[in-house]
Amino acid sequence: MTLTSHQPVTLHQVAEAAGVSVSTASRALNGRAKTYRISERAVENVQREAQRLGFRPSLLARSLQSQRSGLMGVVVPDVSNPFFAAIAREVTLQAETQGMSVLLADSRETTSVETKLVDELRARRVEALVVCPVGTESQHLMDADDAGIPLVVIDRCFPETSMTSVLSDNVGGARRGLQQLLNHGHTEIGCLQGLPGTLPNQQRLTTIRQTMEEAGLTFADSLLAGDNFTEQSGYESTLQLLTSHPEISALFAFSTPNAFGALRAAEELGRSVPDDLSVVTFDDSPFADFMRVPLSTVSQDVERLGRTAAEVILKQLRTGKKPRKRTHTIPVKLIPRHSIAKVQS
Amino acid sequence: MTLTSHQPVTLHQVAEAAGVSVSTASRALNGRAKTYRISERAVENVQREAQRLGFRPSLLARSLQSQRSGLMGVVVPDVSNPFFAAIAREVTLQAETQGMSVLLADSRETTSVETKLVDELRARRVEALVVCPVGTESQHLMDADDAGIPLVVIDRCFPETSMTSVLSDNVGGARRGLQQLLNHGHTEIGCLQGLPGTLPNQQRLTTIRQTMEEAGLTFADSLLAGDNFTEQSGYESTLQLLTSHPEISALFAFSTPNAFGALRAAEELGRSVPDDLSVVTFDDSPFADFMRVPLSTVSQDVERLGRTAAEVILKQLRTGKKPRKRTHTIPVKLIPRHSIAKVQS
DNA sequence: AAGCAATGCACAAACGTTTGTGCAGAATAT
DNA sequence: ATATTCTGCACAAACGTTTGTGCATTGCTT
Repeated sequence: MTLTSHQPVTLHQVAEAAGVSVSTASRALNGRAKTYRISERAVENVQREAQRLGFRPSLLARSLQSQRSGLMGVVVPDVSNPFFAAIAREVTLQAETQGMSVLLADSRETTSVETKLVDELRARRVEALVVCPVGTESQHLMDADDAGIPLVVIDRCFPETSMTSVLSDNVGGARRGLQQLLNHGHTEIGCLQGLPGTLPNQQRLTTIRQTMEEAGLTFADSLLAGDNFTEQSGYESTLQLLTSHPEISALFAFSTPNAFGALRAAEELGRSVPDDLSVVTFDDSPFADFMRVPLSTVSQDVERLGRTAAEVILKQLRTGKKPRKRTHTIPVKLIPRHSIAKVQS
Repeated sequence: MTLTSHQPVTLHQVAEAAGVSVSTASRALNGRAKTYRISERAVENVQREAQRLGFRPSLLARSLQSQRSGLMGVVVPDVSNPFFAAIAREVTLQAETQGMSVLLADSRETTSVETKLVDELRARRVEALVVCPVGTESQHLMDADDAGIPLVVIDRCFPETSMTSVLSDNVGGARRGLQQLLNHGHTEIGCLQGLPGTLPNQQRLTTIRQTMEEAGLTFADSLLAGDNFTEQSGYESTLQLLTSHPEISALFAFSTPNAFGALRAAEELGRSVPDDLSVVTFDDSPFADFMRVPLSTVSQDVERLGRTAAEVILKQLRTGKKPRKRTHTIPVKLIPRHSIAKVQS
């Protein structure tokens, strides 16, 4: 015997059971009883029957009629990455406080998938979008923006457009991270970069160049390696840098996985951290304090990134106007641990 | 000048622009042209206009009409917990392959919120639900199950009901983890449990008792502590256990945060791991290999938990019948690292 | 030239809500 | 007793799709 999978109860059925019309039932349940003069008796009947039948208004139908889906789209490259998971969580929590629901999409670090997903979300009539773009492609985002969909991008910025951005203070972070190395006497510093071409990456690089120059040093391009924020990129770049430039005494990794890759490579090359190689990294891991080599870190406030994005977008939804502020910069925190040592002169 | 936030283009507008009726436009776009005899010319017109106007069919309207929302609900206690993030990801990826979207909800480790969220998702007419329940409450889940909504719960099991469960092999895991300690000569073993009352916790406990007895030992209730899978619970329980039972030489933590708490407490008490205290833990962290004390672990295959849940539920959706198999058990893997030492006799 | 099939489309109902309006009957006023 | 207001509700349209059916027109057959 297969259980008949019942259809959900409709307002029609409730109305019938209560002996009133659908419109009356609707108003009875939505508290419009006074303004529309529904009798007490009718209201009670309707409520009782709704209760008894387990009526749950279809938000699909409601959305269609009200032109408000109550949905928010969130697109991230990889939900299982703690960075994006934290963002997804904050946005979700904020959305829930407003009775909105979150449609979560995972772009698998693929721009074409990201484009497809944004399209899908728009088809579902999300009222707002929070996107952590994979790369530098922005057409699909501009399209959504042009269509008037409130849109916030995190950790990216497309200056020529009118989108709102939420970013960490990459300039300040890069400066302080590098300064930390300089303070310990390091002058030969390699960089493991993330995605070239993205604004955060550029900001970090130019800040590093500038800070070096201010210190009377120069940053040679050959000391820059990497093309992604993965462990693999960090590993390979470190191997390459340390073999071609053995004089390097410190590495600035632009992501925690990069740093992990660096640790692995350093170990293979017989250079121990921090004694034979100092490392400072952007990003932070909740487990950093339990690390074999506790990484000194420029820590991004991921929760605040997500929360700010959600707040900005919810405010835009409430007020109906685009926020005047295009870019929100979230402070970072320098967390010195034990992956930096004084340079041995 | 505020940009007018345009309404999305409707099929009506496309039809009008193409000079045909709405129904014709619909069929032209949905490939029903041959069976419904729409002229080539009309099809081309419609497609061209749809393209030109940027038409995106409203999935809301489509869902309402087709009685298929294409939505899948996922409820987890904390998205930013790597365990749940991985599950959310796998389900999302699977859903995306089927053109379904995922509504993500975060219950903030609160049963009442979980209930509210399940209700909300049902109102949105999700076609299926994947839930990682916070606690032992199951009424809201039974309701959904009774309503015929395909439902899979992960890491929980409610034997009296007809829901499908996906669980790690807690029995095998507990046995192998404990055996590992026994093999190293430990006999005084404390347990840091997770949520009492949940099936996984019970399975682990009874397996431990049984395995101890098989080894000719007994497991005293006073060696059991903890009431949650948090770092805090692990910390406090360890302090309590090690002070009241200093003879304890090994701890079995039921979660990684528990183990972290244990490490912190052990350090405070001046007992170093693994020399003065062995630790084995359930669960695994992607960073385990970089830990100061690389934790020996009974590793759950989180991806597979999530993927299995998604597959089971998608299959149920395709075939329309409840799966005969009520419980899916996912194997675990023992990963020996360096948190277990031979007992010093 | 009449009959008939095939072609190409429009009309309308339906999905489940919300909401503007109209219309009885009762109550009150004159 | 008649006019007016108030009360309590039902009807119908709308949101944007899909889909069953009906109806011209065209073309072919004989």
